[in-house]
Amino acid sequence: MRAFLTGSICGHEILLMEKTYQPSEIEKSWYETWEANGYFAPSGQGTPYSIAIPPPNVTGSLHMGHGFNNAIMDALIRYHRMKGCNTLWQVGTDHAGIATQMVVERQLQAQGLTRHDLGREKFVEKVWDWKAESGGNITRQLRRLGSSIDWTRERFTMDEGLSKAVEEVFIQLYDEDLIYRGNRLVNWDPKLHTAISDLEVISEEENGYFWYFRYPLSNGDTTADGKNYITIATTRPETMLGDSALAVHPEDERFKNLVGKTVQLPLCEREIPIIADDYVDPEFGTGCVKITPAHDFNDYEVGKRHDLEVINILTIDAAINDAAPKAYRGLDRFDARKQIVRDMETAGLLDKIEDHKLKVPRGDRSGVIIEPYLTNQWYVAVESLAKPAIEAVENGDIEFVPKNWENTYFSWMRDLQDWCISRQLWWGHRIPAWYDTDENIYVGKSEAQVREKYNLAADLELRQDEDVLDTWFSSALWTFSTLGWPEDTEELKTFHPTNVLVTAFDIIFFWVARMIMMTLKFRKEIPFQKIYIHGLIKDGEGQKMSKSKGNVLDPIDLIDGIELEKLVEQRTSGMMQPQMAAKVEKATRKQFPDGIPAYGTDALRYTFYSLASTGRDINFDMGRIEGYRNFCNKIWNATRYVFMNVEGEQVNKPAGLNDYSRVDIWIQSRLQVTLKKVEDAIAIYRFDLVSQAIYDFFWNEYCDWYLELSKPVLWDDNASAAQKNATRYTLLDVLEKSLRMLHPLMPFITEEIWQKAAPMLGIEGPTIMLQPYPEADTSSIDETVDSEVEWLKGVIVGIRNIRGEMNISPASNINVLLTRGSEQDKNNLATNQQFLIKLAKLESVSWLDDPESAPPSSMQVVGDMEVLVPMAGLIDVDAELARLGKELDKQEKEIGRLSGKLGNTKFVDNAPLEVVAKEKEKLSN
RNA sequence: GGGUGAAUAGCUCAGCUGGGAGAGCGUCGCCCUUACAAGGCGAAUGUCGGGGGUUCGAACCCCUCUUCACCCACCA
Repeated sequence: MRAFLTGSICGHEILLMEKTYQPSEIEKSWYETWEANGYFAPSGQGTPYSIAIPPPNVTGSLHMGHGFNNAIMDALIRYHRMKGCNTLWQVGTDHAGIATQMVVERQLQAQGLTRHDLGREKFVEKVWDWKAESGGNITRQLRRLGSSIDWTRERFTMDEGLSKAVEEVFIQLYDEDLIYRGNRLVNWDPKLHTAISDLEVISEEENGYFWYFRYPLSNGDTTADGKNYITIATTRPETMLGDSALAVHPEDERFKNLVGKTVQLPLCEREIPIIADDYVDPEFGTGCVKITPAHDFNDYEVGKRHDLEVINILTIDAAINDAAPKAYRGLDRFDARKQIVRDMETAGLLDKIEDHKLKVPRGDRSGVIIEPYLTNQWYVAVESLAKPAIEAVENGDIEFVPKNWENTYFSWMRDLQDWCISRQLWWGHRIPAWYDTDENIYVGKSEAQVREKYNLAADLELRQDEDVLDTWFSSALWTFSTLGWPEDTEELKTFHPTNVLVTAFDIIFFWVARMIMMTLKFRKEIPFQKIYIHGLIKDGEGQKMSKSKGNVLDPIDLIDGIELEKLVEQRTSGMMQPQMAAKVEKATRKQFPDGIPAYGTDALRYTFYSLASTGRDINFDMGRIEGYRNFCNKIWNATRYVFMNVEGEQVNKPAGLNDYSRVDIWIQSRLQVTLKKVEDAIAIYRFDLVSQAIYDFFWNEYCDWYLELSKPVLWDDNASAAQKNATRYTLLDVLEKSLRMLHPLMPFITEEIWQKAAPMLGIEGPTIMLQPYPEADTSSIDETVDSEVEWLKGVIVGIRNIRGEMNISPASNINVLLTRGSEQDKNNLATNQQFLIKLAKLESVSWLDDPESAPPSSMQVVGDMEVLVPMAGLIDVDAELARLGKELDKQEKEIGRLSGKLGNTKFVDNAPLEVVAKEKEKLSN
């Protein structure tokens, strides 16, 4: 609003708009206005349309992925709101158990404290403090993106209502035996001291070693080739302290005689059996495997089959515990590894060491190597939950967009392991289970309720489970818990199932699949009808954005701009590998020598849309955002032109069609074509096509042609008042509709301009947000006028061509002759003469009946008509001959191609009639 | 080992059910023409990854190879 100043010049009130678009001036106030006036809340009328936001980490900050994801959701929400839907964008944040706890622990660490120094209660308080302090960050940033979110309904996964939902679900699943407690190997994070789920383990190939150890045979036994030992290969020597067998393949002739015998486990002085199991691959390693049931998932299974002893040799820190020989107790696993290799070598039992690439499992948060570890944990039995979740996608109740993600979903769901949901953390939903001194389990809402439920004696001692639930447990309930479940609320009835989930593929398993399972289980309905899966945002070279690569772009920096020095500091501070800082700094200075300019939210959003084709990652190209910033400027300046030309005039809607020029009708027709394209593209979530259609229309048709073509009318003293009014009306009307068409993608600039443009058309309303979305009226698509204007454009471009190539000054007015054309061409000239003269900057244009009488000219062909620019004396014969020769070549090639094609009877016989007709028409031209 | 996606102009990407290769940025000319130099007008630029096949016709369908990215999987 600030950008419009009303001033008085020469006695006329005119609008003084800034000459270039200044986003920061405009964007800030509008969001506050929208939010303060409650425009984001559901209208309470119309078809319900709802989206639940993928809840960001409450203490997190906005990255490009959020920017993209929320831009898509906001476009959908704004579009449907304008379409008249009762629209809810349900917002909230996630407590992000591990991530948040880690941040606070790091803060404590800086003071030399651990969470245990504080104790559970104090520590959790500290986390809440941290949430209060930084929790507003992410939501503030979401506002900067223009997200039209109903903030009055904001939820948090650990607020009272959602915690109640979590409790309810846990208890019911437990009572139905779908949650159980199990003692088995889990993925143990020795740094965080918690179990994590399979999904939270990232296995990547790293360089390691194969150590070949000799295990001496007992009782003087020997191998087939006479050795008194068996060689095994291992990548983790320290685990030998927990070995309880050696295994060979049952059919392996080399070892058949040894099955049932024993070996002496070196360093431990224990005797362990040699067993036979199919699991062993005789081709791999030495064909003989050491079995460590307590520290390897496969070995654990083997151990169960053979009833082997499970010897846990690790502490929760992954140091060697007291079950191991004294020499190794207390050593860290990797120190123990070194020591063991040395000791084996000393004992003459180290055969050799080979380089070996292996998959190393690391915790996705801590980054340390995960140990398989035997503990008691809580599990969800997923089989019965997965079945209906698979069916819902199979039968089309839920659809993935793009569809091929369904395969990924199915393949995962059909091979689902039970979900380990307990975490040994303090930040999260505490598990509602109590134990008596005999470790009997009681599950309920509170200790009191448990006593009642299980009819326990008042003096029975109970203690609550110390663990909390996996964060994804509460996120899995997101679509319905945020709407008030387990209460049977109006919102649930109205807005659930939600219409679409918009998310990246990386959380299909973590979140999407689990939401489907839980929602079907507890609501007996799907959580959402569509799942729009989009790609990840990478940098311009297709590299993942990461702090260590120093290629991270912050959406807020793109909106507000940032100085080079600040950007360098931001990118190089707090790096995990400080030695990379110099490199990052150099690259940053090279890529952004002047820092990053303020592109504004609308330009950033438009860039996201333009890159939002489905099924691939998005390489964020700085060139694109600059282009769309320029687009904003184009819109701005087109508006300035329109306003200048309607300022001080009473603009009325013309009563009939008579007052409109041909191009007035044409631009309206083109607008309808565009609206149709937009509507179709949104229906299939192709925002790249939406953005392209609007961009093309507004810049290449409205600005490049229509605005220029309006000048001959508005600046013509002979044009009638009615004609001028019709053109002014069309300028405004198309602008205003374009703004509404564009608003879901570019909310700010459209609101800013619309506020001024709408009243000029007599349109009332507090905000463009709540205006109806323009409907495509295909009946006013006029193909006749289309081809006429195409003709006009063709002639103009032809003349400009001649100017360019013949070096005729753009300033000079020239004479043009048209000849050899059809009656239609002649008519087109008659109707469009004034446009032609103005846009091609002509002195005159006339029809030449006798082509042979043409003076020496430079020529362009439009259809079968010739456009001649007489060049008397001026013509550069050689240049013109060269140019025409080139033109002729092109034409002849085309004629050759077409007649060849049409001469081919196979083509004429086989191709569809309309295709043949089209080719014939082209040839005749 | 299994699976998915990608390979199109110098760069980032479109190209719908096969029927004359496109956009933005960049490049090269000419223009500060009273909306916009963040602009206007014009121009150049592609064996559509390689090879084979189907077809009258293939960037698009089939086969195969190459390269890249990602996902899943227990090879000690």
